[in-house]
This record gives sequence, C-alpha cells and structure tokens, in this order.
Amino acid sequence: MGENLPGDAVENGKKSPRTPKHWELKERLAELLRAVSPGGSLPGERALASEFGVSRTTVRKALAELTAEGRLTRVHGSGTFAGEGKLTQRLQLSSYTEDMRSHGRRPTSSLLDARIGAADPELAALLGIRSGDDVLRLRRLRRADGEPMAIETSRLPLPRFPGLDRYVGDGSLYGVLYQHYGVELGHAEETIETALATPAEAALLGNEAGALMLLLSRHSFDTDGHPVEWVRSVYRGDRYKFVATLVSPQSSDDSVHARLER
Amino acid sequence: MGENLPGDAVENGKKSPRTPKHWELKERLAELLRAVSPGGSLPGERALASEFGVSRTTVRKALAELTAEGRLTRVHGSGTFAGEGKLTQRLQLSSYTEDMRSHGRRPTSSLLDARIGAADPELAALLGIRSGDDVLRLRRLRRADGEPMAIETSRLPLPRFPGLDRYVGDGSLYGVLYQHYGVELGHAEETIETALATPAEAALLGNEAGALMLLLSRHSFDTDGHPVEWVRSVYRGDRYKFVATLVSPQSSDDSVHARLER
DNA sequence: GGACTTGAGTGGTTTAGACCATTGCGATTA
DNA sequence: TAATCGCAATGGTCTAAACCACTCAAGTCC
Repeated sequence: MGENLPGDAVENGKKSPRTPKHWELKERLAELLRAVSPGGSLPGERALASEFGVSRTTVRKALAELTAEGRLTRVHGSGTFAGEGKLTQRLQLSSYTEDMRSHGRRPTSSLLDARIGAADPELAALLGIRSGDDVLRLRRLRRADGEPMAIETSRLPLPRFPGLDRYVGDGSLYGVLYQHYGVELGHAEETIETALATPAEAALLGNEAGALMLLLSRHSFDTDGHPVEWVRSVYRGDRYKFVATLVSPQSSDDSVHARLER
Repeated sequence: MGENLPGDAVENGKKSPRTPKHWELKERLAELLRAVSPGGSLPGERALASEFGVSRTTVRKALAELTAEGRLTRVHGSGTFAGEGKLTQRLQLSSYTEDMRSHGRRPTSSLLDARIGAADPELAALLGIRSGDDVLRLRRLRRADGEPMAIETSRLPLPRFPGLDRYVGDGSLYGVLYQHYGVELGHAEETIETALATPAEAALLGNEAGALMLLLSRHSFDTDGHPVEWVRSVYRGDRYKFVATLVSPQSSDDSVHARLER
C-alpha cells in the first residue's frame, strides 16, 4: 500500500527493498511450519540449507528468530520441532500456583537454594534494613506441567523474619510469612523488561543461552506498607505472556480526559 | 513425525562448565564498556577480533547480545557506541505524553497513516460491531526526545464514531473521542510479551530487523463498558521498561492468604 | 534380560574470507 | 565558498568448512 512517510528517511533515489536472505527464508519456513502440528518435527539444518540453496549459517539465523518467537523448539542432538504458543500470567498480586491451575496447567515449584548473606546498601534500602544486615536469598524454579518456566530469586530481610530460613521449602513462601509472622501482602511495584538468558539460567530452564526472556522485578510490601521482599524473576520469553487490567485513575472530573490524552 | 514432546529434559548434577567463547568475550566487552560513558565509541569489529584473538563472527555474536540488551548502539557505517539505559512506562490507563513528560522527556507522536477497512469476525467481536463493518486503522510513531520509541496500531469501530477519520491527526486521539463523542476510557485489558522487530518496524524505529521488542496489546473500554479500541504496540526492547503497581485483590478474609500463596 | 558400546544424525560453535551498504571526511572541483 | 566526488572505515550479510556436544537407537556383550 502507498505509505507516505512524511519527513522520514526515504531519500536516496536508489531505494533498494533490501530483504536479507535469512528473512525471506524465515517466512518460507514459517509457511512450512503451518503445516506441522505442535510438537511435530522439521527437517535438519543441513537438509534445509541444501533444499533452499543457502548456507547452513543462513538457515540457522532464520531458525534462531523463529525460536526466539516461540514458534520453534530446538533440542540439541535431537531435532527441530514446532512450538506450542505462550502461556499467560496475570499481572496482579496473586498466586503463580492459582494462575496456572486456572489455565488447566499443573504448577510445581522447587527450591534451588536458600542462602544467607549481607545486604549491600541498595538492597538494604529496598528491604528497609541496615546495610550489612542478614538477607535470605531464595532461588526457586517454577514449572508448568513439568516444563521449566521461570527462575525466581527472592530476597527477604531476616531481621524482620527471624528464623525464616528454617521454615522455607518447596511450599508456599507467602503461607509461611502469614502463619509464622502474621504478614500479608498489601501491594507491590513491578517492572517488566526484556533480557537475554545467561548460560546458568538457560541450563535450568532447558533453554538456550542468549534466548529472549521477560525480566520481572517485584518489590512487595505488607498491608502496613513495610517492605517484605525484593524479587527478580526471569520468564521464558518464548512461552510466557503477561496480562494486566488497567483501570482509569479516577472517576470523572475535568482532569480525567487530560490524563488520558494520547 | 515426532510423537513425544521434546524439551522436558532437565539435567541435574553434572554440568560441564562449557562456556562458549562468545559469552566469555561478551563479559570482557561488558567490562571494557564500563569505562566508556554513554555515547562513547568502541573499537571496530575487526579490531576487537584481532585484539581478542577470535573471529569476527564471534565478536559479532557477543556484540549482538549486548545490543539486544540495550547496552550498545550500533550504527551501520559509523561505529559501535555505548548505550543509554532504558526508559520506563507506567502500566496504567494514562497518557504516553504525560508519562514521558514526567520523566523529563519530550514526547512527540506522528500519524503514519489512517485507513478504513472491513472488520474480520475476530476484530468485530473485539470492537463490538458486526463482521464487515468499517474499522478505522491508525498507525502512529511515538518518539521521546525525537528518538523513535514505538509503533502503535489502533483500530476503532467507525459505526460507533461516525466521521472519526476526519478528526484524527497528530494530536490526542482520546481528546477527540471525548470532545466529539463524549467518550471517556474506563478500563483496559493489556498483555505484554516479547517479539522480534519486522524489517518494516525496524526501518521506522531506526532499529535492526530481528531486534528485541516488547509487544503490547490493549483492549480498551469506555466508562460504560463498551469497547472503544484495539491497540497493538511494539516498543523497543532495548529502550523500554514497563512498570505496574499491584494491589492485593481484597482486604482481609480467610481467602486472601490462600490467593497469595506462592 | 540387562547393561554397555558404538555410531549416525542432530544442533552448537568457531573460523576465515568475500562482498555489500552506509557513513563521514578529506580532496577536488565548479 | 559551496557543492561534489572518492575513498576508507564501519557494520551487515553470506558462504564453506571444520569440529564439538548431545541424543537415540541399533548392536554387542555379559
């Protein structure tokens, strides 16, 4: 369609619709992929390279993008398979466990390690303790139907929850906080951004190093407004999607439509 | 074709510390990068390759990841430069314009095109109209301090907003809806996931094809609960970060800590 | 039967080199 | 002076080839 781009970069009398080979190949593979049901296998890289008359490097670049988009799953030594789409996670102060169950998934969670260390100044400020105070660091691996989905690293202020390290396990952390300390969560501040998997994360997630990830940071407070935890979670970008329900800041006065202006 | 589901293998115990060269190089480059102020330049690919004794391909792979993380900016024909960190956008029913202003940024928005087309069944359902009804499609390019940040594609039901296509421009769409139709936004459902830039999007954003993107889909309703728009936005993953404030579903009864269980 | 070995096939990493496209600047020219 | 040209440097794409690491099943051995 005619796209008139006002003052944009369309000078150069010779505008080449430069389309890299690997991109064109990607679209042809996507086409080919539509005929494959989830879990089905694709030809090997070498076969694709000779079939489409390109080098294996180019095939790999196209496959890499399809993989990053979650449309392919690749298993070293085994093959390339059609992906299975994304799960969604509600952006609210609710339970991973419940969210997954409501999607008909079987959620599990395992504690990777629990360590006590000293808070640096930044972390101390976040947790409302003094620099150098003890902090409990928990790392959990979350799965859905047995498939690794996310790595969650929580940090909690031990001075506020003495003995907490003796209570934690594979079960509910929030349950422990409630039963032993009477603490309930009130609100949290959460940020979402993109990231790439580190080799260690990739190994745990059955993912590839450098894979697309969604990085969530959550700063939770109890019902009295005191900080409870600082959490950093990495979710597989090829399998996850977050959902939020947004509500208009106020009912109706003059300022509303100004605040909603776009 | 494969019958079994791949990718469920999770090893434990023996883990060869296999560290690819490009990853090790990436960390060394990150170190080198700390000594460079934002906007400063790095040596060329060929220079780095010979300096670190690796091939240019390996250098490019390391640089590609750093770029995807927003820590580098690369300009074809010019060089490689240190990045400038991410902006944040509040996840609420507020204005892009106001958000940017509150961060001291100068936001601008330009209308790329406005077209009228027929709704397919799915879109019609989302917008509360009949399949085949007219839909106004708006594409906007959003910038901060002149730098392209996002492409936003909105779709609105024309039967509900007759003549809307004559009112829209570079200005506030929500303002137009309020002034001409008395419509204010009530709530919206928003999903966030990762995506890769298409060549067209990349060209508009001054980005690279295949770059990391945050894909936002928003379904907005007015204060009466009627659908107003369906928006699909792609934000630069290397420059953007989203923030949400989460509130505990309800005050206090027995079910609360159960719902908060993790 | 059960445990082990082996090897073919797969994806993963790395190399060296060629060529293309864009940029920016210095030298040249009108 | 001002515009243009040329060219070197930069990043982008692509190839061909080698080797590594992992998987899986067929074959072998006890």
